Amino acid sequence: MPTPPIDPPPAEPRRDSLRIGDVARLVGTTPRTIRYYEEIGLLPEAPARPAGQHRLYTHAEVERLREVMRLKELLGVSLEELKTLLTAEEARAEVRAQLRREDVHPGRRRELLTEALGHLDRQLELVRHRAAELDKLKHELCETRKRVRRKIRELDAQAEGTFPPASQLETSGEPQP
Amino acid sequence: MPTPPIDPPPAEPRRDSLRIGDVARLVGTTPRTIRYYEEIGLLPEAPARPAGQHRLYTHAEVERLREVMRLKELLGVSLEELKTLLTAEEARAEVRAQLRREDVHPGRRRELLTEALGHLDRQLELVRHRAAELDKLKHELCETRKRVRRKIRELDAQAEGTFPPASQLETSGEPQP
DNA sequence: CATGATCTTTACGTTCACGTCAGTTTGAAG
DNA sequence: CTTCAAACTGACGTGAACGTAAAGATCATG
Repeated sequence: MPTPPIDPPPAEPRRDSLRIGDVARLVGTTPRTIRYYEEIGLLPEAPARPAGQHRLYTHAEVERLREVMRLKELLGVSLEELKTLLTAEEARAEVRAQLRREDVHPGRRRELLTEALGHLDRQLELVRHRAAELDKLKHELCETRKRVRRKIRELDAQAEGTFPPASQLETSGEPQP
Repeated sequence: MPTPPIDPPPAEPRRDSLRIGDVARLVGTTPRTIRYYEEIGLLPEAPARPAGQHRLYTHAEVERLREVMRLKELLGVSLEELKTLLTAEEARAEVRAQLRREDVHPGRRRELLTEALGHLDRQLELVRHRAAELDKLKHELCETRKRVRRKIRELDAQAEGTFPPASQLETSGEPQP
């Protein structure tokens, strides 16, 4: 009896077959950094990797790492602080997981959700604060820029009255969106 | 002939009489940091301090330092990068100084101003980029927050139908400005 | 002018966030 | 089964951004 034409057994692509080098390239970093993050507990270590075996990652984990690096970039916090923030986020993930199983009673559900809300609020406050500060700086720079440009225009207008065709110089500059 | 009643000679308050410790307290840092910044050229070293003499600062310099630390905070750049940014800003200060002396001919004036404009644009682009990224993050967090709060409300509404007086739990949470 | 608080320079120490090297092992490909 | 790139662990190295300690100098004040 010939084997029926089934496509090659899914063979369980071993957690997506992404090795640490691939992941590093994908997110723009190095294997060392990824191992370091795992070392200090920023990234979860695969629970049962026989020690010496290669690490394997899923695309989801790649996204996760991207998010981590983005937060580091934008919030400018130490990896230690970042860890606590992420722990909170993992707690939220935990909540989501628990919530998918319908068997939690509504009281517990509410508890989990409000906890998640607290974590979110803490992050939001941090982000909002920095965003506000940056906006202030942006406005200040814009104001200064306006003043400088006005001065240039004044100078040009004055020159216009002095000798007819002003010398060929770009006066535009990028507009302020 | 008695000396006329002039107020006590200004005595030239020696550059404002702010010592490094005072400055450090004022801006919330340490003397060491200030010396370090001077060492690496982030802050100008008082041109003619007889080496061994105490550093003295003006309030203007305090403000300057505040600005430097603010930029460091908000832009999250290395002190080296920050130095180049500040060099640009000092160039602008130089421009302002030159511009106050009326004896620069308009050509040179224009040149200086456009140069300053370029520096400003570079800073602005940096700031705008970060501000935009942060805003994106903020919006994402807000969205997630909304979803969580909706779930909580749903849960509460459901509970409302089950047993009349819902248990005493705060449902408010901070509003989103 | 004595005196103690503060500052000076010099120099070495420290923490964070990785880089780098060595020696070994794994795993996919031929 | 060989083979070779890539990964593993462990250890030490490194640059940035200061901290800290020592030994002496300075400066406002009593």
